[in-house]
Formats: sequence, structure tokens, C-alpha cells
Amino acid sequence: MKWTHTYIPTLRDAPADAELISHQLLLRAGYIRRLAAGVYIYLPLMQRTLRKFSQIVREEMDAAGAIEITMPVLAPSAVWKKSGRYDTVGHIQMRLKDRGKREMILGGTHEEVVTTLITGELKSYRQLPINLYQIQAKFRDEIRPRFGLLRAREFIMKDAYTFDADQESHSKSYQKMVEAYFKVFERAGLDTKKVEADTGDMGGEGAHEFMVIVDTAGGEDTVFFCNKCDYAANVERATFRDSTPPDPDEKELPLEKIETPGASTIEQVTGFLKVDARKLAKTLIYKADGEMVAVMIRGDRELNEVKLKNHLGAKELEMAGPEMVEKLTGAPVGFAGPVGLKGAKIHIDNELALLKNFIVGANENDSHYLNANLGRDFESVGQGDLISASDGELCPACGAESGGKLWSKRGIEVGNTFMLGTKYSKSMDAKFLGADGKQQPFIMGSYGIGITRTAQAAIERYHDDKGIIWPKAIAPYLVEIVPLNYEDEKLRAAADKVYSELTSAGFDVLLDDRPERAGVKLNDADLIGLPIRVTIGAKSLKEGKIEIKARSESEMILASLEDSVLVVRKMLEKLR
RNA sequence: CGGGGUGUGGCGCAGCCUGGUAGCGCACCUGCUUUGGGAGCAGGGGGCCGGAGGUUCGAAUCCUCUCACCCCGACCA
Repeated sequence: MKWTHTYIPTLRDAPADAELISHQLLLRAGYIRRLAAGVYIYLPLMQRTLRKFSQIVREEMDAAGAIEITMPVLAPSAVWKKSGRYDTVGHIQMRLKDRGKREMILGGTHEEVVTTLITGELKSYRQLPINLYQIQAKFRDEIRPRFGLLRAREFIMKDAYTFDADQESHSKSYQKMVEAYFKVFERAGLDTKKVEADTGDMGGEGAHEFMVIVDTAGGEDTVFFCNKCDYAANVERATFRDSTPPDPDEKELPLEKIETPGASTIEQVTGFLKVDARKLAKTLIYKADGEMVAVMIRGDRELNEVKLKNHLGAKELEMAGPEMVEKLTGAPVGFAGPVGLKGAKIHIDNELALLKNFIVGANENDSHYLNANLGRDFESVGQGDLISASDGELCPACGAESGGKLWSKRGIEVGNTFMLGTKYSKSMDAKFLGADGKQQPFIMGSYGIGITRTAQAAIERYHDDKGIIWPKAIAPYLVEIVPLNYEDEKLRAAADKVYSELTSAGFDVLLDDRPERAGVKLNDADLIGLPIRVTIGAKSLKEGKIEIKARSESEMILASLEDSVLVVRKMLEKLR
């Protein structure tokens, strides 16, 4: 392809509204343009990258026995009402009314639609297992679209759904998808980590996320990894063993109220009383589905709202504002405590149940209690793991034996796999006849790969200060030929020759035939980030040589004009 | 939805406070020169200043309403 025959509108300045480097590069290098908040046009280079990555996904899905179909993007809201998700995911669904005032939904995921399809079609265990997938545009009415394609309102996703007759078969289907995912990302040149994840609105019995680890601002998720074993989990889900547990033989001391003037934060209280934050208990007031709850965790910990939401089984969870806290406790924020607290049920974190003689707010301005004890001074209605892991804590899997520790990294989620169990098949009445002659619900799985977000994640992972550095498998073209002056007959002839030879050899080649200055072309070549650049200039051509350089490497190979195919092929083999 | 901010030519911005009929850099067009990392000179095209209403002799500028977009938060792949 010649540059002037396609459309690559590069920009010298990045549009001001792009935050992430990957988002800026997509705009600057002429891959995407914004149409509305979170809605993007994919320009020719992007189109090619998306097509290449989709093809990899398609090949690996097919190889894993999945069957490609296309379901409609538009669906009646009725199917969502049937599964019960109309209410739980409603806030993020793109909804509209047709001319008959029927409410429709632009799909963000297709569990309901695929389950509707299967119901009544698949009647026997003999027809199972089955795995159906599609690659298409998805819609989510994001509360706040941002980061370009990473949080868009319209995006492209591969979604697959498995139906199995029993748990054992489901586990096999699930494992097949996990393996296919590793192959997909490896082929795309991306190192991904599989981590345990919360199931969120999707529901079901468990989930994993596939993460591209980055050290840039684009890392949207925090993930914990063990340094001794392969434990890995999203912070939403990660558990850990306390590295400094309290003394279990400590004797209970008498409750004592003390003055703590102006000490409303953990730092202030620990500073004032000269005690460790581990001897404090934070009492946090939340509103869960309209009811007030008090949540107690140790002073040195962070509450994990995802875990709390799961623990309470709440649909809506929000931290109480200062007025609500004052109304409930009778004291300003910072002095809430469990002793004598009325109007809110108390839930405590597991760690707190082991703690004795801790310090709590007294529900009174400038006052705390010393030596509070669970059971003696107050009661809780629920207990569970409610706090987030933190760096340096012991691994929940191997920490007890080998002393493995957890360390966090930032990642971008590019794929996910859900063990849905029978959540949808039961609620939507999707059943088959088992070998025992009895009706039973399908055991389902759901598996997503974000096509557009993976492309951006690759850029967030692979770039430098000059531009994108594509992995070869998802680069829009493999080679860019840059004749420094295409108007010069000799350079033009050499460029055309290299172009036709590389093209005949089967490489995707882009030839920059623009009448631009050398500097502009070289900078644009670095910007759009094709794996290999062939530079053709007067100086080396005089010796019958052309220059071949990998975008990711600094050294350049001076090759003779005739060897272009050979050198390019050899160089490509070595590239990621 | 709460808080903050911005809308001026394709992109990046100044002008607004203190009203007088729009400017800079890049990009674009023409010509000449130039040609190995974002050229030089000369000439040129393009903006009803997001929209509506108001104040005023006069509004990009002041006031009201509205729309869009961005950032922080909640939410989320």
C-alpha cells in the first residue's frame, strides 16, 4: 500500500483531551478519531490491526472447538428482565425505544441472548458441550468514558459462551478457553497474567482476568502476585495472611473512655496516644440498599468495597456522608464507634475478631474508648474478609509454609473468563434432558476478549517517546519503506523495486510516497510504529545499499538492494 | 450523580478581567529555493468566536439559559 493511496492523518500535536500515552499515540499516529464521548472511528491503520488481532482470536477459538455465530446487537429488554439483570446492570446499559415505544437494549454482553437461543433448541445432554462465540461491537453507557478505547461506550469484543451438562465437563470447557486465551495473547506478542477476579454484575461462581502488566498511568487495575508461588489476584479479590498477628493470649482489660481532642483521623489518634494503628479499629458507616451499616476494620487496613458488597449481598453500596454519620453516631466524622451504637448493624473484618483491647471512637466529639472488646462491649451481626491486601503481606496460598509475600502491580484487563454456573440457565429456564431422564439447567461459562482495548493495551505496553512499537502479529503493516525523496528517479525506482519484491514475498508493506521532507517521513514512521523500516537514501544507494532497521532496535543493517527480502525475513524472525 | 474546568479555522493556543467587529504557531494552497530526523522566502485560502436569548449605539468579551467536551470522585472490561 502506498501512503498516498490510504488515509493516515498524523498529527504533530496531541489533542489536549487525551490523557494516556496510548490514547495520544492512537490519535497522533492517525489510528482513531473521536466522534462522541467514548465513541471512536477506526481509521485504516487501526482497521488493519483490529482485523489481524481478530483473526488470531478467531483461529484460536476455532481450534479450541468454539463455533462462530453473530447475534444481534439490538435486543428487546424483556430477555434482560427474565434473567433479572435488567435491574442490576441497568445503570450501564445502552437503552432506547423503538417507534412502537418498545424498550430495546444495545448489547454489552450476550448471556441472555445466547441462553434464549439455546433454550428449546438444545434438548439433550447428547448435544453438549457446545461453545458459541462472536466478534462484534458492544455498547455500554459508561458513567464516565475515558482513556480512549480502554473505557469506550462502543467497543469491539469477542464473547464466547459454553453450555455443559455437568461440572466436570464445564471445567474442561473452561480450561480450554483459558489455554486458548494464553495462545491468543502470546501470538499477539503480549505477555499476560491470569489472575483471580471478582465476578461483579456477571455473577456466577468464579472468574479470572487476563492482564497486561504495565508501569504507566494506563494500569487501571491493581493486581497482587506472590513472589514464591503462582498466586495472582485482582485487589478486588486478593486475600492474604496477616504477617504480624495479635497475641491470642492477651487478657481483656476494662473499657475506659478518654479525651482525644481534635484527633479524628487514624494518624492523629495514634500520634496522640502513642500507639500503633494496629491497636485501633476504624468504624466506617455505609448505606447498603438503603440501610445503614457500620463496618469495623483494623486501623492499619483499607476497606475493600467489593468484598463488603459481596459480604452484605448488597446491590447498592455507598459510603455515608458527614451529615448521615453525625445523625447516626451523634458525633462528627472520626469518632464513630461500636459501643452503644444504635441504628446500624455492625459487621466486622476477620482480623478484628482476633484483636483485643483495641481503641474505638466513642460516638462523642473528641472521645475514644480504650480496651474495647468484641462480645463484651458490643456485638456484630456479621464477620468476613472485608479488607484489601497490601504489599508485603503473606501469600494466602503459600505464605504459611514458604513465606511467600504479595506484591502489587498495575495491569490492563484484556480478557476475562467467568464460571457462570446455573445463574442464567435457572433464571431463564434453560434446561436439557440428562442421561438420567431428568430436566436440568445448563452449566454455563462466559469468556470475553476486548479486541479494541487489547490493541490499545499493546501500545500502552510497547511504545517510546517517538511513537508506537507494534508487536509484529498485530502491526497494521510489517514493513514501511521510506524513500527519503520519492521525487528523485533513482530513489523512486529503488523504493518501487523493494516494494514489489517484499510484497511478492508475502509481506504487508507500506510505502511512504509522499513528497514530504525526510525528517517528516522518518518521524511519522517512528510514530505509526511498524516493526521494520527500510530507508532508501541517496548516499547508501550510491553503493547499491538500503538501510533496514527494526523499530524496537537501535542498530541498522546496511543491505544490498537485492537482499531486502532475505534481511527483512531474518529480522522479523527475531522480533516479538 | 457530586466537585472542578474548557468550548475561538483541521490541531495546539492567545484575546475575555477593563466591550469598539479576531490573532499566533503548526497544518493547508501557489511559486521559487531546498532535500538523511518535523526546511527557507514570498504570496494566499479558511473562523456567523458551541447554541439561544438578553444588556448596549456596539458583544468572542458582560448577564441568563442551554448543549458539548475534559479532569477528580463514585462506577466499570
